[in-house]
Amino acid sequence: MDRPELPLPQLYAFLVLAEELHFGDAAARLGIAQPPLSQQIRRLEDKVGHPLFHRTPAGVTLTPVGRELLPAAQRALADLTAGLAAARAVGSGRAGRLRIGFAASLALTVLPGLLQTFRHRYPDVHLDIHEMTSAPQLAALHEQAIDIGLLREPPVDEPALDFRTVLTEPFVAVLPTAHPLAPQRTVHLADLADSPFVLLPRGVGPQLHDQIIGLCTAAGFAPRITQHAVEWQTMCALVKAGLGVTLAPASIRHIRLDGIVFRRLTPGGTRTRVAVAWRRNDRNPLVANLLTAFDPDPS
Amino acid sequence: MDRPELPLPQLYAFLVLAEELHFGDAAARLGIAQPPLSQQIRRLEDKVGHPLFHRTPAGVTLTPVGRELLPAAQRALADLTAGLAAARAVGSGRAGRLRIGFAASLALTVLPGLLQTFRHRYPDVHLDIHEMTSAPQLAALHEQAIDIGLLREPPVDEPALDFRTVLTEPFVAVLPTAHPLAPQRTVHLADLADSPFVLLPRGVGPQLHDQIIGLCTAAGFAPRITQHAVEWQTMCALVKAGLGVTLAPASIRHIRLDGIVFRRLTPGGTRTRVAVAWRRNDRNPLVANLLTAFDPDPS
DNA sequence: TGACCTGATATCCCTGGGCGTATGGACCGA
DNA sequence: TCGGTCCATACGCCCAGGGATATCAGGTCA
Repeated sequence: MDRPELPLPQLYAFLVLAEELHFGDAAARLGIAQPPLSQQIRRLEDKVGHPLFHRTPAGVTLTPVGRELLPAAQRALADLTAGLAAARAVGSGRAGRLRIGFAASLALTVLPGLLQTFRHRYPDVHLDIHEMTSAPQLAALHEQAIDIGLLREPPVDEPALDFRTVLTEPFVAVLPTAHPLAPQRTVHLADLADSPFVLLPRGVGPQLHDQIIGLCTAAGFAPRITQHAVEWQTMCALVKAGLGVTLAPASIRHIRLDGIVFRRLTPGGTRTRVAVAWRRNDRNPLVANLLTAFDPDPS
Repeated sequence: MDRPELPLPQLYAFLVLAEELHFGDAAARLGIAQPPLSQQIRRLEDKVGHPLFHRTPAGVTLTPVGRELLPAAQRALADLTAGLAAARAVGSGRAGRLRIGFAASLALTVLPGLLQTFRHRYPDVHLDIHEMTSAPQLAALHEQAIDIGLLREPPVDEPALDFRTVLTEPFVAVLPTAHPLAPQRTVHLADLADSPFVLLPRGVGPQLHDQIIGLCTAAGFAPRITQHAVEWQTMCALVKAGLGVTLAPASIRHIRLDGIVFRRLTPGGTRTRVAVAWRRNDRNPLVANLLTAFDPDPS
């Protein structure tokens, strides 16, 4: 591609004149006097090297050269105006692409509402949704592989990231129906000291893992972990199979599975936080716009 | 389509920088110093309203806005350069469209060589070929329906048209094989005085018609015209059917048809002229270029 | 810490081009 | 022949913008 030789204002004047086929009318439509328009066309013709219009007493007509140049000029200007509009839309956060990582457990709670609200407010934004656990989300944020993370128990030592809590929820005990404590509406955490535990591996979500361990410690025991599982769905299945019990955020109740029950815990003060995470220095307006989707709808 | 807001030089600088991703290198490629390039990009970003590049110590990267604008700018510049080249090609006569009218009898003589020569010299020129008799060619030339005419016996009273003779040829007699004069190698025109004549109607080619009549008159008789035909092919068929004889340009020998013979005429000085015709005020360089196709090839 | 690379900023110059008004010249119709 | 229309030309104004040089500022690396 070569360096451009044709100034755009002249091309625009050319387009208008090619439509009007009348110098006076075209000049009026351009909002200028007629002589300047003659000059513009003249200069353009000089640059092209050939006349673009026949000036006959009967009227103005395009020459073959003009007919050849016209569609190219139209396409070029249309591309530019469209491209500029699209670029501005992206710049202002009305359009573009946003890559979101989310913890699987949120697929049943905050994620649906978030997507719905955001898509409604910004229909021209394409959302790339990636299910991933907490630690990979943080890594992906640092590597610019995702722009937004949705995770539990945000870490505190991430100076390059910002977090905002969007939901807190208490823990519940997940027990197999056959468990001795299942008949109770509320379970004393200390009573689970003797039950084997199913837990997520520490690596995929250290904060949540440590928080659960901490709950048990506060209740006076160290849980005996007999099985690890990454997915809550899997964990419920393991509980159902009688491999152990677990503690989970209350939204796990959305999982419907026969053979397990969810029970309130006492003491019940501890809540798990769901947070949205983003790069602190990310200037992408879509990130800011996405955060507003957690605010109450102004309408 | 709206009035353009983005100057092309800035867009071009944008493209180069988007490829190089390095201000110094891009400036060098543009043949300017680095500060002016920074200014160009700065001005462009001001007009777009958003940054197009991330300037990080690690290097220069496109922002999402820049990525959105880039393809549009590429298309626009490509369209313009291609359109400009095409327009100049048309203007210089290296490309375009030329509408040619030709008399049917020339399809066997000058036309094939002309087309071959011209297409070889100007492969990007599209030729519209229309078979039409002389009078419609002249009308079509005046109405700008064709740009070039190929006809016999150009008229003299056409101030708006120019003509150039490209071929002259003698007349021959066309006789049915059974005609009493058919055995002779040469036919005295006066000997045809008693034969009925097949002739083209005067309206489709007055000059040629009158010339044939004039030949007969000079030989001392007025031909008895019993049949008219527009196409030479048809005329030969009528001669073969015994409806008459005719006089025709020598190139009619290209028509191969059993049952007729072509014979030299005496006296034989009169020749018919094939001419190319064009509008005298036609500035289309293709017209001039086509005329050169009749010149001997310089190579 | 200093050399060096990067890009940004400041300042100045100059020209192209976009605009206006005034005027000229060709053509047309009354 | 005389206005009227239409486009071109001439001339002057003004400024956006493209260019250069000099300098600054931040980061990297030896």
